Amino acid sequence: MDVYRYESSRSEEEMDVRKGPWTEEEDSVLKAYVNIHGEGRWNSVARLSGLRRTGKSCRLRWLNYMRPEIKRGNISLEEQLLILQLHSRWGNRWSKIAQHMPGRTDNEIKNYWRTRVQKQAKQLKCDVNSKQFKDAMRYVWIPRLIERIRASSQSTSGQPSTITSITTESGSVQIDPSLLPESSGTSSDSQLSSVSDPTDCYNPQSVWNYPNNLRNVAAGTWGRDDGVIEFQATEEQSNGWSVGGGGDTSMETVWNEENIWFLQQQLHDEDSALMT
DNA sequence: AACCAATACAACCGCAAATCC
DNA sequence: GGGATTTGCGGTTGTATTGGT
Repeated sequence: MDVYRYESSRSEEEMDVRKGPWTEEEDSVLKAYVNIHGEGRWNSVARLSGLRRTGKSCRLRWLNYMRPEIKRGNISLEEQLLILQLHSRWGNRWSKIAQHMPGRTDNEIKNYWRTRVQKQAKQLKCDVNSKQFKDAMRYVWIPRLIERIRASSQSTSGQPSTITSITTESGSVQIDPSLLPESSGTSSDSQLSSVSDPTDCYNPQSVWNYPNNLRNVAAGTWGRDDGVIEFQATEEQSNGWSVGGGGDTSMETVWNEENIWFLQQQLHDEDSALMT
């Protein structure tokens, strides 16, 4: 175990601390230092590497930008779905949400939530925590996301299918077909588009290819105060979920069965822990 | 082409928890 | 036990980029 040792530290004023965007040179210094000495003890990194940055700044730069496993850029539809689901469980606990999204940082997820999700709430003129907005997410946004995920997988399979209802504990909720994505082209679509996140999908591996016992993680359950909503395609039999056929094993993605299985176990364990 | 608004994202700040002495 | 220091987290801000007019 690494033992902490406090070293006399100069004040920030003495160090003439730099702020603002990192330069390439600073990045390479930080990278070289961490490669040799490892992560952690960020104040030491700041002092010993010669960087005129605070330890906090070094830590943030490394964790949010320079870590080799960082996956920056477009957030896939599946990831969006997962963010919505995990946020419904844990609220603004971004680091916890990020733990379940390999390669994504809490900062990135937080930014996604603020720029996309809160924007939608604003457009709907309601609070992001209001029942109205949560219902909009449950009944419109998420089905729409699911539909888009399916559509992207169908583009390779050519097998049509439509989500027509959401089953809750208290019964089945029919979805107005006009509320589903690109299904009607009616005048209501203008309002709908404010609910649907137009982010393009760059990683279209289908959640529908997951084994039956895993699908709920990515596409199925949505936590709510009074129970759980499950999404299902009522016109399909259980095997109807496998829209994508044999799946896309060539896709470089975190969405492999092993990770989904691990995620489900994690969620189950944490929920169990919360119960006790 | 120029301007403006919206968007995306990097980075900072304050606070609390963890750790050390 | 308590103060000093470090670390981690969530909220917020600043700025570069993009898109529309």
